[in-house]
Amino acid sequence: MAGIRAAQKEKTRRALIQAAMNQLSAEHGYASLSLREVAREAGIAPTSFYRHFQNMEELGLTLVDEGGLTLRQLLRQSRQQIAKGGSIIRASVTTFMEFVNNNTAIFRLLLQEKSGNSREFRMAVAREVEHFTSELEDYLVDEQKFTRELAELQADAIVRIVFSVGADALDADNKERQRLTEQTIHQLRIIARGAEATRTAAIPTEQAVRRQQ
Amino acid sequence: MAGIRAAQKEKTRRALIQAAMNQLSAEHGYASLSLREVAREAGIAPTSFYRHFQNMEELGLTLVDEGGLTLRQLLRQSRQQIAKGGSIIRASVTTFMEFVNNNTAIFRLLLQEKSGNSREFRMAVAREVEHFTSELEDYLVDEQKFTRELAELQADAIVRIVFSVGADALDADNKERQRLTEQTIHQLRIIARGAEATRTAAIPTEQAVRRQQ
DNA sequence: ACTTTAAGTGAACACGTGTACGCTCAATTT
DNA sequence: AAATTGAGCGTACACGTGTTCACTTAAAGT
Repeated sequence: MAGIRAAQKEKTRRALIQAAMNQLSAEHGYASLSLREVAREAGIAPTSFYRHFQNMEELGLTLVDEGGLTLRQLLRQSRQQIAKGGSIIRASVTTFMEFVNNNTAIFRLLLQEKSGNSREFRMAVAREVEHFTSELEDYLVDEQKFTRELAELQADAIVRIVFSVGADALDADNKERQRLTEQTIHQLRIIARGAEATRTAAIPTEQAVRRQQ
Repeated sequence: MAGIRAAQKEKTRRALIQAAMNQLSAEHGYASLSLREVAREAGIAPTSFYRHFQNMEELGLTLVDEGGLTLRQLLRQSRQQIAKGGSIIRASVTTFMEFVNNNTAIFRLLLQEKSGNSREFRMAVAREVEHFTSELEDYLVDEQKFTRELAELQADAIVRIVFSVGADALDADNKERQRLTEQTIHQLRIIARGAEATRTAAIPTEQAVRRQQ
């Protein structure tokens, strides 16, 4: 009843997940992950793998879930930073970049499977990104008093840009990463101005838009 | 001297490229492309493959190049549409979405290898995207009289959003695709307004920015 | 104490993979 | 006409893959 058995099982399950994480790298993605190699690194026989996951796919989906979880935990940190009175935009971008920096393997997994070859994977990642977007959207509605519609457009654009920049950051050195961060902050501020202009001056701004076609 | 030999070689080379293209699909990406299957579909022996490409990697890079080429040809079409006096934003977005629609396999290849496991591939795709961005940037400087700096920020943001939307479009039905298109147009207009506000009212806008932190 | 359950094992299978090697034989060059 | 070149072929090899099956052996349930 001590659950020593269940505990051991959970332990090797974690070992498998950890082993899979370790094998993910810039050169070696989930697609080329091998059951046998993962089992070897986890210290169990290849066949024992099936006691924990039905498929490699199931393992992969678990990794995606954990990645999304980490990402959302990060979001909360970011909000705390905002509460302390910093700039939302700067805080969000820098914490996101830190996430990419500290969880390279997991971010790369999310990124690759976002446009990968398994529909189920793509949808799992899409779900995580949607969480991300909708929390940002809620923030824009609640704290910044944007309309739902405008908040949705803004949040969606921001998340797209930030994820895309995160992807570039994977291959960048520190200096380039810094440049990307500052660039992104500028871009998000442009979007903020645009959204602001859209809500505060809906009619006059239409002319400005027409002016540039 | 008729070059009948060279012609034949080029022909089977095209056959290999075409075969590779055909095997690319939502479920079966470049990573899991097999030399033997490609050779089989091209109608040659597996070993003959090496008469044309040193590696599968070399074939892959060829595919990326061709994809980028197609993409830039498309850009030109898009400009023609603009010259005819439509909205730049609408024209660009719709032609891009059409490209994704008509060249699904090639766009997916670009997208996957953009964050794929071969550094060489990633850089090849990055180069293509940069072409895309810098042409848009030039347009914004030349035709819309933005400063270089502001044009760069704008172009970069736009391309990131558009590629990201293109990715989503791959899994979308026609109705959803239409929604994505309209949403993107709105988003790019917000960016246009933001950029406009930034250049016309650099100082007052700072306050607006501070207001939303 | 006896039975059941289930995590972990090891051997074996069938299969697809990339690629090295030596060959053919038609197009090209000399 | 003779020599050379090179695209394409068939065989063979060594290897890693996922998965099956019948097993051991402790923990958990009775």
